[in-house]
Amino acid sequence: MSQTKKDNTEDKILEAAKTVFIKKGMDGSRMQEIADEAGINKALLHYYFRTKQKLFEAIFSRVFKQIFPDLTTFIRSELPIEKKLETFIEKYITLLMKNPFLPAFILKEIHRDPTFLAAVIKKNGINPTEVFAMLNNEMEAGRIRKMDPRELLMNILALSIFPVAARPLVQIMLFDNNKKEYTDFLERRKQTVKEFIFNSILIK
Amino acid sequence: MSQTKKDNTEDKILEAAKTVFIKKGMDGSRMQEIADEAGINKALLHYYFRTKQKLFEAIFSRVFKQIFPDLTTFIRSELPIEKKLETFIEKYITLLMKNPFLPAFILKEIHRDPTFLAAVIKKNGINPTEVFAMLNNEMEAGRIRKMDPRELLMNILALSIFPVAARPLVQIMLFDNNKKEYTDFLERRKQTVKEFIFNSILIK
DNA sequence: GAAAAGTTTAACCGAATGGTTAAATTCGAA
DNA sequence: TTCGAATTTAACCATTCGGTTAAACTTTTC
Repeated sequence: MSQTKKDNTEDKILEAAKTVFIKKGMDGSRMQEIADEAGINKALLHYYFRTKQKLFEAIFSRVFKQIFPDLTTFIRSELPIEKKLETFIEKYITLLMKNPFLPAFILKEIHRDPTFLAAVIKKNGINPTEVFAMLNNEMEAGRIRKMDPRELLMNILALSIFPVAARPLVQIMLFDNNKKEYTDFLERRKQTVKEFIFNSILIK
Repeated sequence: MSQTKKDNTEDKILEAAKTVFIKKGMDGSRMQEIADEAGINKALLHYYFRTKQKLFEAIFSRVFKQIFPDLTTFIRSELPIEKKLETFIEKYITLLMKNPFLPAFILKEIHRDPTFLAAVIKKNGINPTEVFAMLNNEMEAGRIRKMDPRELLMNILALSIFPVAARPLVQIMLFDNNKKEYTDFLERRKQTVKEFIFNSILIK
């Protein structure tokens, strides 16, 4: 089938668009640049995705969707809460270290068009019910301090995401712009964030 | 002097540019829109700030500069650490709640042009030495657990900034897009963040 | 081998945008 | 009142950019 060729090109476009959009955002990206990155020409780019808007929406959906399931699967496991948290934090920090532009991209775009964001969430059926159920469970069982699970989730996300998201700034201000030192710092954080969380929620 | 008129217009421009740039970023902003927002015309806008780039740099510097000093003055006070932290967190969350686009703006732009960021930091002599000195003091005195002060500062910032920065997303996902409920949640967080931090660092 | 789909080339269009210019007008200061 | 700076008006320019088109070519499929 022509499918092999077609699919291949479509993938190349999606890959390229993802790279460019995440790095430069919707406004800062150029269709020509995406075509170049994909190794094709502008005409063909428009042949596959009629408009920039459509292409962007495709990318945003994919990126957004991709971030969540990867990180929620382990929640269903039968591991103790300590292990679950450890895995979650480690995976999240690793993911963001590999995709340094991702947080700024998401943050910018959710402010630019919250309506579209809402649509994406609804369409993909993304919701954190499972996580809450799990946390509530632990509280009921008396293994962790009782609190609003939204607070706890927020804290975990904040502590994991912020240091990677704000890297360019923090690296300059607190690490003399030393890249290696900051990378090491983030590696260590996979541990310290966990400890920090436990210090605050564990019942001793 | 004509200064009154001149200064007034310049201020109007800076105010307008700040509003537009913070909301839409460098790429998404239009000189015409800034002129409109300032209640003047495009010719006059260019008469004051020759290029968009120059105007943007002026704004970025100001915004960046403005965020820090406001929040570090109280560190010099003789209040106990509990009170200092409380004030800091409360002020920071309040500031961001009033300027919801600020974190995304800063985050986007520090990734877009880290070089310029470094220049701004250096030029304005912004550095967190004082904060570290204070934290180290508390550790030496045995009032808080010993740890890398950069970790602690990072945690405070993360817990304060993230929930406000990611508001559009979190409000939809965890609060059914109920604005009032989320505002209340953030108000409560001024307390809970403090408690969360203390639970993890205080020596009991 | 012919039809169809994929791809390139290259030119083009129209709108938006940053920036300029010149002339006229307003206005504050001396 | 006069001079110079501030401001407006309005047209204009060059460039960029998203998007289109048509013709030619290549590749795949049947």
